[in-house]
Amino acid sequence: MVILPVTMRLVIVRCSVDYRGRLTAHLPAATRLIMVKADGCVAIHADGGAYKPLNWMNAPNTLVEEDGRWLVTNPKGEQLDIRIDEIISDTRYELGVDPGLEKDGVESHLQELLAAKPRVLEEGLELVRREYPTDIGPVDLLCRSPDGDTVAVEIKRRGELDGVEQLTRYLDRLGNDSRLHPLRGILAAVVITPQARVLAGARGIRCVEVDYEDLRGIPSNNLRLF
Amino acid sequence: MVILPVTMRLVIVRCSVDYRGRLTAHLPAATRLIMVKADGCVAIHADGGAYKPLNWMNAPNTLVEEDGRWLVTNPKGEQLDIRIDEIISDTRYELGVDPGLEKDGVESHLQELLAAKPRVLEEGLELVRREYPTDIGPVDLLCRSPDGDTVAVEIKRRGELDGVEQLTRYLDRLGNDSRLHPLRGILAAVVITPQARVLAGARGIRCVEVDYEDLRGIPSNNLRLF
DNA sequence: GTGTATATCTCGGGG
DNA sequence: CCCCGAGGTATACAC
Repeated sequence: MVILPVTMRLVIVRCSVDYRGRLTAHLPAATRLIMVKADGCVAIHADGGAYKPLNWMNAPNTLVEEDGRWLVTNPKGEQLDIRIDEIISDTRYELGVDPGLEKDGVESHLQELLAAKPRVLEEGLELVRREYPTDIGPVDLLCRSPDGDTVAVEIKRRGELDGVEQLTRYLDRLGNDSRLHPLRGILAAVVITPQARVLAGARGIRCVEVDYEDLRGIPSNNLRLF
Repeated sequence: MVILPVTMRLVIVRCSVDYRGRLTAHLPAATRLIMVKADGCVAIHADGGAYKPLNWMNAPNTLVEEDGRWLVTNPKGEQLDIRIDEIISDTRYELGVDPGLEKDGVESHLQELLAAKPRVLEEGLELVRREYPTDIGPVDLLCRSPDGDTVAVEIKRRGELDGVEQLTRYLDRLGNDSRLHPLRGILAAVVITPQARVLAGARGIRCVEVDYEDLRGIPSNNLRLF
């Protein structure tokens, strides 16, 4: 029998599980929670280990329920094979569509704020383009200095080694375009680790720590009258 | 009243939620599942969106339940503020301790197998050391070729750009030690993306795709009599 | 504890 | 569809 979920289903069950897909994994028999959401995703939870389930299959899935066995298969051929020893509870709830999470304080906001006020990073800096495209991905901000330098800005909440690597790759690509010379880079972040500072220094990349709360308070260039 | 969870608690509830911590986030009122595990972690699930909850707080937490409001606080001062409009269901289950997940096929297994059979990567290659230390982290395998080359091997399940970057950093560090010259690198992975191949090629790094199933079947050098 | 790398990462955006 | 980058990443492990 094929299950067509239209509700959130919560099953407390003694089960053992095998996953065969990107890796293989086995769960010995124990009592667990199986959560089946309306979109068909399946998660098998123990009573601990943060929010991550022991085993799972994301939607879209085909769920086949037979006597004492659930077989969950996705289009890539990955499988979750659940053998059920005993069902302790099996309930369904109609939750409806969720209005979703509203976030504030992530990197995209930092980018918006710095795009509006690049002078925070350096005196006289002006924005050329946000998400300036290269063939290996977009540069967060491309700016120009009063001296005519092109300045590539990589923005992070936390400036670490991989942020320096990322900016280095972009500078390498941008350097192929002579119209952008002279070219340099700035790593802008709320906090920057000492390791990232060292690597950036060795590559001629300037590090600027920015204060998110201050930034939200500073009026933008184009809204100022004086 | 302070909650001391010793069971998995599943609450179906109409609620709105605010998180204040590394960012701020708000959930408008809707019907959701709140899962409180025995370790005190809290997850708020909608009926979709894979296994990741809309909002969560990992253990350890303090849970304070008052009239129509749950306040979850962690030692760092982050807070989850849940306002409860209506409780639809509130159940607890004793799951016991889980025996845990047994995995096969993750990167560490690949490393074990390649450490035992480095010749799979290249004719005559011999292992010098696994997890060879540098001051920026350990190289997966350090090997020596019949010609006397030192070969640094970075192992991934999926070989992508950051794997090439990682190996490049190591080669840079290892290059400072003249005893390791001549020095070169191999990126070994079950699959390697074209982008990674291009970047690796530009840096003189060889790419080798390995078959995990085959690898498990091949007898190791040191167990062979002939 | 900090630093580094992995993950069945998940998730979203752009080509 | 894949590629790429962000994440309240979480998690394990070494120093």
